[in-house]
Amino acid sequence: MSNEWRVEVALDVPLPGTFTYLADSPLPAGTRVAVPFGSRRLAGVVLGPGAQEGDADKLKRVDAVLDELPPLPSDWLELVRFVAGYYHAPIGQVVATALPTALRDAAPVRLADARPWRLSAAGSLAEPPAARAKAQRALWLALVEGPLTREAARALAGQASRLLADWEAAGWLERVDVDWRGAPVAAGPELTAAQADALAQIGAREGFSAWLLFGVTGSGKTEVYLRLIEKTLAEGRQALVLIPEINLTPQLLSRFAARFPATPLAALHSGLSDGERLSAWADAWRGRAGIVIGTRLAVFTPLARLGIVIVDEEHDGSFKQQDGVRYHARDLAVWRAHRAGVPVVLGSATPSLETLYKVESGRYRLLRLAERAHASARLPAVRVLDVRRQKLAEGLSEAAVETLRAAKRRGELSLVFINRRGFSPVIACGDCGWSSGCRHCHAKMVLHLKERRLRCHHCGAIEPVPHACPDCGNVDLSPVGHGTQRIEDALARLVPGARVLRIDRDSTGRKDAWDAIYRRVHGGEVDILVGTQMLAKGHDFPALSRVIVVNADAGLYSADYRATERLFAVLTQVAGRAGRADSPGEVLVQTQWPDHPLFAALIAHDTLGYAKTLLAERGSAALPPITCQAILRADAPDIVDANAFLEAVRDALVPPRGVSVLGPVPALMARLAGRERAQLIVEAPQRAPLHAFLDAWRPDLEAAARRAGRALRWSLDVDPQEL
DNA sequence: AGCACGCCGACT
DNA sequence: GTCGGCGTGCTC
Repeated sequence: MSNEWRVEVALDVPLPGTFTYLADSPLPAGTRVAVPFGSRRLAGVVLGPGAQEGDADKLKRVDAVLDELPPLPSDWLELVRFVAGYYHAPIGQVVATALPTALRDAAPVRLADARPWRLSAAGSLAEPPAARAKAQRALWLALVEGPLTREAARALAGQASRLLADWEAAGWLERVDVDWRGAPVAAGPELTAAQADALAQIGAREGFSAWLLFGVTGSGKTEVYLRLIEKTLAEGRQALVLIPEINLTPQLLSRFAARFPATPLAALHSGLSDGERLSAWADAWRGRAGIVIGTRLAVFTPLARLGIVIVDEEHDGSFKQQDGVRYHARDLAVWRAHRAGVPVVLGSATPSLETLYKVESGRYRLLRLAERAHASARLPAVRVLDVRRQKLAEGLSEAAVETLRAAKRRGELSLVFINRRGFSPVIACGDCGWSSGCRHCHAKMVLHLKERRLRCHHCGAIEPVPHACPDCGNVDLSPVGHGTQRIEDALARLVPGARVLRIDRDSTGRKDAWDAIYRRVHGGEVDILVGTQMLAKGHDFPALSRVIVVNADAGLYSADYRATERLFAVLTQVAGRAGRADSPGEVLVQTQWPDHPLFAALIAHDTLGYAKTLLAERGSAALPPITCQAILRADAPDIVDANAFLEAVRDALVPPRGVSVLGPVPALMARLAGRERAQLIVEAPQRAPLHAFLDAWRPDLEAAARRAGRALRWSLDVDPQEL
């Protein structure tokens, strides 16, 4: 008789728990299966043997085993379990988040073999293609020289894929199993004393260790990463490198490729097709990629021989997923390194308070790269400019304009940094105080001059520019504040002859936009760059001479307690753009609050000192990272329903001592795209009781949500980054 | 979340 | 007479 086995399967449905199915054989944990679910057919992942109790005739049978790949490794399953537990998300949803999209369908996939080709013994004896078949011959001759990846082959011949397949079928080519031990590594620059010391310290420890690599822009953090990776590869192990969304540029990838020309590198970025992503992922899993580099999603890549984890710009907000399973890739990276018993290095010029707190409490070790790698390059001088009594021209002080003019006369590149995209070119009426609020949410709509339209930056609504005040009929409506587009226009007027280039999400949206921007900037075709946050990040612009910060004040006094931390980070980063090469730069910050302690710290380049101040403030206010937080968000077309739900769940379970539930309070952006949002804040000084409470609370949340009906949506955010 | 079933209004 | 509106209830 056929044996009857039960398996526990995780499915991507928003229901708690897992599902038990019957199978013909004891499928190992990590096996991908197709199962019937209601009237649908879904992909699932076997988590283990199924529960024995319960009627067998109530259970359905596994439909198909999708075994094109070996079962998912146990450390991957552990990671997924941990994420489900820590972020209180259904495990099936976590599995779906962690798998590449191609594996989320209940269909088998075909996996391309990504190994390089080389000539077989038979191939070496074969005649090269005739000279008139130019591309074919070039490809063949390259293979005579050595193994070739598909990408390298494609660069030589347009028909490479077909030719390689034909030649392989003919027995002339064979696949090469990759072993990057002993693969050539290009020489790097000579290490500074601080870099050498950092490497020595990390190298001296066995097993898991966590490091904060703290160094200003240009201090050579990337070189430390490269040396660590080199050592890892030499041991035959793999490196996992996580970087913020915006930093995963072709420039960075080519820097890695140039250092490790013969080591297969799997880059997981948004530009990949589902198939490409799957094969990069599978290469990592099967141990065929030596380096895996990607954004937050890459933290879920299974690695056969993980040897080191690196998180660059660890403070960056893009590591936190902001919808679905709200995981933090940096924190998961540390967890993975701990589990795998390998070092993890978090790099930043402006470390997060979370990470600094762990340094203070002794869990992470601090490595400082104090000096800049170029001995001659100095930190920029920071000047704070009190604009309270100044007459501003389009938001720019006379001193700022004069600074830009002088830089232009010297032929130097300057940057005008605007603290938020389109920050307040809001249309306002000087007579009655009306302003262009969005009708769908609480944000103000922003004027886009070129489109001649108003746009809401929160819900995306678009409206025509009104000719007169809708409230009082005043025709003298004017924009307040200084969006990037107005500044761009103003600069062209105020700095005669200046060639101004605006950089923001609008101008970088198109595919090749960055290439064009780099070409113009490096070609000396630009005098003044105007832009927002994305200019603060690691784009390699040459020798910025002067940086003007236009409205630093936006983040100085805010309802979000993290605003000052973020402002300090972004100002430090943007200041780091100045004076990189051989000339010291100058940063001019315009503000109405020149006495704010943030500026004193900025002038003194005292990042760690200011962080200590902020940490002390967080401690006395009982805020993260000293305490732990979770937010229960709810939204509904009518705020009454959201609040009713939150009140019901708040009263459903009395929190234990030490855990408090606050609210409901309106969310910072209380209305969004026609829905109204409120939240409860759950706080505790310790992590464990908070999580125990959230676990116990979950059935109440689900029950209350069922009672509230479909209109209500809710989500739980552990370690929220935004209020 | 899907996707069924189910019970009432205006159409080829 | 039926096509289809979306309310509600279930999914191993």
